[in-house]
Amino acid sequence: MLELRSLPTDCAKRRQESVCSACGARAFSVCSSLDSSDLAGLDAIAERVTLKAGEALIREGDPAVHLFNITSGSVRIYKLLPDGRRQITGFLFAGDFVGLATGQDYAFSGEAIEDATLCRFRKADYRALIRERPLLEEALLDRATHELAAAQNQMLLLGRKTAQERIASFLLDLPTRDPLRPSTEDQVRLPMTRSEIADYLGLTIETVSRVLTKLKTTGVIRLLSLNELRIEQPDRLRDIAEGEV
Amino acid sequence: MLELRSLPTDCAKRRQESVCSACGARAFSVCSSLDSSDLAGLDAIAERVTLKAGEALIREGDPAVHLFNITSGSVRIYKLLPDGRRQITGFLFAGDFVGLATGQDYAFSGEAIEDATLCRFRKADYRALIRERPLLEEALLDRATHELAAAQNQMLLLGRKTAQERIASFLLDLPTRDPLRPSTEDQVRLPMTRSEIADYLGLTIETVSRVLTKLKTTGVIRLLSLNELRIEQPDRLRDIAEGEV
DNA sequence: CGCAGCCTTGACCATTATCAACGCTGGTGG
DNA sequence: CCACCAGCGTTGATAATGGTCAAGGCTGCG
Repeated sequence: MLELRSLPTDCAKRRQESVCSACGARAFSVCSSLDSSDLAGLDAIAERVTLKAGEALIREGDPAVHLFNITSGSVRIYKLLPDGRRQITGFLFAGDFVGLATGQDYAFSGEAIEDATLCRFRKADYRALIRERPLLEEALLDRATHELAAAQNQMLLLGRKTAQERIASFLLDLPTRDPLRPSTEDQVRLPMTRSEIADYLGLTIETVSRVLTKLKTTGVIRLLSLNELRIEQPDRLRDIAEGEV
Repeated sequence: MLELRSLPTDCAKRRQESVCSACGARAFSVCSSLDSSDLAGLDAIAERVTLKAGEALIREGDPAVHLFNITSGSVRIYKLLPDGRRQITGFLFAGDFVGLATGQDYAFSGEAIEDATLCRFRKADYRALIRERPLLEEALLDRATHELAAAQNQMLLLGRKTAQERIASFLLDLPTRDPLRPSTEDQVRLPMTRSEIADYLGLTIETVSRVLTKLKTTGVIRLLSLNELRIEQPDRLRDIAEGEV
């Protein structure tokens, strides 16, 4: 019923993934590994959910009764200002958790970017379960601290990087986080629109478009289609991302 | 030897604080409360550290052997780009943890803003201890998810708010996080320099200075000294912070 | 084939960065 | 005890990055 496996990925940092095959819940663990008994019981409290592209998962301000684990597809989470300005705070993929944060209400909204399947848990059930699964809780803590590190990188990007540096960082980072990406490292799938990229990087769609065009004309990347590109000069892109230009 | 107490604070959201009186370690808990037995053993593996203003706690890239809990003073954590651009990703105060993230090396640097005292733990010891203290681990997970929520707010600020909105948000947020702040809500202590505020908000010192001057001349705040100000019109400041102007 | 939605490109503009000068303040040493 | 200096902060003039507004192109679907 449960299995422990490695993701079929070329990502430099391979991650161990534990999949509850009954309910599909995934619990990545970077430094502690889980065995079957840690995941037993998840299927009893899990509920499968299917979302079409664009459908909402959670809405900022609603009571936080559920938490989710993505099993396929991709999700955007974002916050809005009253006048409609949007900041996408994360793109989430298979294996990621949504709504872990304690707190009365959700602090952000979440929607499917493309068709997605998820596992839904009642938060109370989940908390009760992990209380009896210390290793599962440890894995969640690992995950949370890793997301914190990623959030700090994103703050550096938003606070101090130029438009070109942001795009370069984004293109390098994205494939390391989507387990469903194509197998070659330099091929980048962009399941999101320009508008979503812009709202993730703190830019406008026009700037995103212009920078991509510039990277294309300088030969650093090649646009295969709107949602697919190849990194032709990875070293160059890395230099750009870190401001070494 | 251990006590559970409430912080002497006027903060809207009162936090329960567990203090290990032997070693001074603090473990805030927002939704689960800890009792003495959960903290027992901390003093055996803790080491007290004193830092003078400006001294480094951890350095980005160094092996991550220790983690810290701040017992007094304040700390800045930040990341640098190769050319020296700095993004301060957080100001931390008494009760906050530094270096929780799993991972070979520290992903950011940390320095004391003002004289500070801390508890230092060897990470391996700490992980071994919390493995036997599920409630302590749960408290850490709570804390981590809360910091994630704070990080998302900061991303919204950095990605989508104007300079004036950033400063307003900062002035409203800061006093809710420093347990050592003066007791009145509208009095804000700024232990950090303009340069640090700028690097936290993704601005320059000149812009910080100009916006503060503007808020002063419009009567929203009053500068008592360089490091102390009063919020004269909290509602107005809240509106500005959310872009309702 | 036509339309809607998304993307690109161009011209212009505004916010904020940069560069520069000056002022305040606290600490030190004569 | 006062004067000077260093460091930080403020203010002003100018510049640049990226935003805004506008028009046109591509693409996929009905």
